[in-house]
Amino acid sequence: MENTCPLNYGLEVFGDRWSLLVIRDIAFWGKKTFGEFLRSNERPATNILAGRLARLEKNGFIVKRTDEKDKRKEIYSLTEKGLDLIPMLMEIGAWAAKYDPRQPEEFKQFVTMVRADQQRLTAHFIDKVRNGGAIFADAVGRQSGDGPIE
Amino acid sequence: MENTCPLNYGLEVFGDRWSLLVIRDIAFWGKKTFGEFLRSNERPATNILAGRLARLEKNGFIVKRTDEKDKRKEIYSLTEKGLDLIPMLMEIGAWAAKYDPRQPEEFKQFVTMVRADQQRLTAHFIDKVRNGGAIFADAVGRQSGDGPIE
DNA sequence: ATTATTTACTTGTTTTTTGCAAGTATGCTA
DNA sequence: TAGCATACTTGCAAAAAACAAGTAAATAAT
Repeated sequence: MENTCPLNYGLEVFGDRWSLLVIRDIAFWGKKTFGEFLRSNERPATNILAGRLARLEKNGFIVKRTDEKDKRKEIYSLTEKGLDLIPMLMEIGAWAAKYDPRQPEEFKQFVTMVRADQQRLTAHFIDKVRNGGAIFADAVGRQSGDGPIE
Repeated sequence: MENTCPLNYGLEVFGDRWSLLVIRDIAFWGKKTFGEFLRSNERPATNILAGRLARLEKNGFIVKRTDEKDKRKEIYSLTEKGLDLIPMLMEIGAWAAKYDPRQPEEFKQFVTMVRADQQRLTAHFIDKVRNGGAIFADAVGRQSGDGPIE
């Protein structure tokens, strides 16, 4: 990283598709394990996913700990540094709500709601995720296509 | 694009490093031509840059027109769809201002200022860029390292 | 207790993308 | 009209991604 542009810095440490999709899965869908990330709609390859999880951990965006109830599982969660990406993810969502014709009305309303009281709601969502929840409810079983709000 | 996740949609159409750096160069530094993008700190390869400009144009983020004063030059500018990425770019900047230790105090203050009256200022910046200006003044000659505010 | 299954990965191999070094076409400039 | 600037393109090597298997440890089923 030869220069100090903040955007370039961000793009180099978290700015690739698979990394951001993992962060999304944790923050918006409450996913926590390798297998759950693997079964996302976008279907990452196992080696790519493993690499991204390692890098995200190395760079301090996520931490992992072994599940005490099932020691095969590793539980991944966001650090403060990772939680602070939520506002950016929401801006991407807001953009897509406006320009992706496939986004449902339901989601556009969600964005409007967020925009109406941006900082208060953002803080609320970060808090929710910090405490083990997820922005779109705490349901991993739900699919992206099901619509965003509980 | 097989599924309808807004984040995934965004990442597929604009979500790679070189595309976002071009958008940044236009919006934040007022750059407009192939040569100006090429001479950015990150030094893209000519073929990659050409490819990204073509894709950004195809996907409706930028438009190009020939410079009337110098017909060798193509002038690139953001469409409304591209301008609407500015809030997301600012969120990445805000994140980096917090987590990249190399960001100068000056830039952190800029972020604080933006945060204090987010929507009003965001609209102002978009307007500035829409009218041919740039967020960090209208100076292409300036370098990223020079500091963000005029 | 043994076998099968689940989970989190690794390890090749192929395919795609990137990055580098040139080269080309067109318009301006001296 | 000779050189130079500008916006590209092309060919090749290197890196990264995607695909297909395989491995090791823990749990579940018989």
